[in-house]
Amino acid sequence: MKIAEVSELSGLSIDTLRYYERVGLLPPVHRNDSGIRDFDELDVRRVQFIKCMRQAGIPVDVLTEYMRLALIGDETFEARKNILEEQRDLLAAQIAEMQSTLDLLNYKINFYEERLAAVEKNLSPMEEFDVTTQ
Amino acid sequence: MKIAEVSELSGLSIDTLRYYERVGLLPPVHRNDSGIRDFDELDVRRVQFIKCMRQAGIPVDVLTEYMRLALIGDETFEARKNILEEQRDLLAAQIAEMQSTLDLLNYKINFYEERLAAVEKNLSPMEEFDVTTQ
DNA sequence: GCTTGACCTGGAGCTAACTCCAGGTGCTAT
DNA sequence: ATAGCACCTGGAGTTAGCTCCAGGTCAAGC
Repeated sequence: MKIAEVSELSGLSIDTLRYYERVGLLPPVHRNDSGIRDFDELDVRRVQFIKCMRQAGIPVDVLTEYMRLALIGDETFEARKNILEEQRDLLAAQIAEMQSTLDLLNYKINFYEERLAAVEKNLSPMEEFDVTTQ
Repeated sequence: MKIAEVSELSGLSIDTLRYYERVGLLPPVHRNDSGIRDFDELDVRRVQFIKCMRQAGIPVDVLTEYMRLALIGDETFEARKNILEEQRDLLAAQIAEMQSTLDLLNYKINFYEERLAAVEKNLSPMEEFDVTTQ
């Protein structure tokens, strides 16, 4: 599979795919006689995995290290598991934080709605930058 | 309240606070006769609000626009509400995506655990970059 | 056999969001 | 009165993660 197809399929730009290979996040992809990349099924699955992790904000260098270990073999299982656990914990914390910000946003939006309604009825104004509800 | 205290209190660096004022995210803070910033209660609440939104990944320029509107007055209510709604929707989508990545991470960690156990019993290996469980 | 389009490379450029620095001012305690 | 510390400014530097570019190769269609 050529790079354009993988790009199409994954939603990552061609440049990004090449960049990932350059920095070692994607192991060297097999080339044909003209030097053109030919992604196999495993490569594509790796791309999809990377895309997923990147979207969640896991840094490239962490994933690169993970990939480096994965290529070594079974003796790096424990190390890889540790990386994933660490990232999972970070991610969980981030989700919790974002969830509480989401709640705050909803609270504020609701406040705006009420206040817009109140304005029509000429009621008293309320406070703007109230974050006490976090 | 001086900038060091606000920094301490908010967890944002002094440089970041000054940067926020520079780019208009934080409206000009009152200065004493020597030109030194003296944050009042409203400033501090704004800082806390900004910190919360920034942690959730809402861009500085979006927040700057929001702040600009907030300073104009009540006639920008609708516009501000629209900004918040848009950011809320983006945030909700991001959280959902991260949650599914979190699930995948847990699945993989679990897989590692089982495989580590299996290795001790000499069972057959399984596939590495499986994202089909998304 | 020439043009076109997809691919290649190394390296430069870009954006967001800080972060740091040099050089300067002004309380405050010795 | 002077040393030290917190503050100030404008501007430069940094980091992550791409993104773009110039210049080149190659296979296919007209």
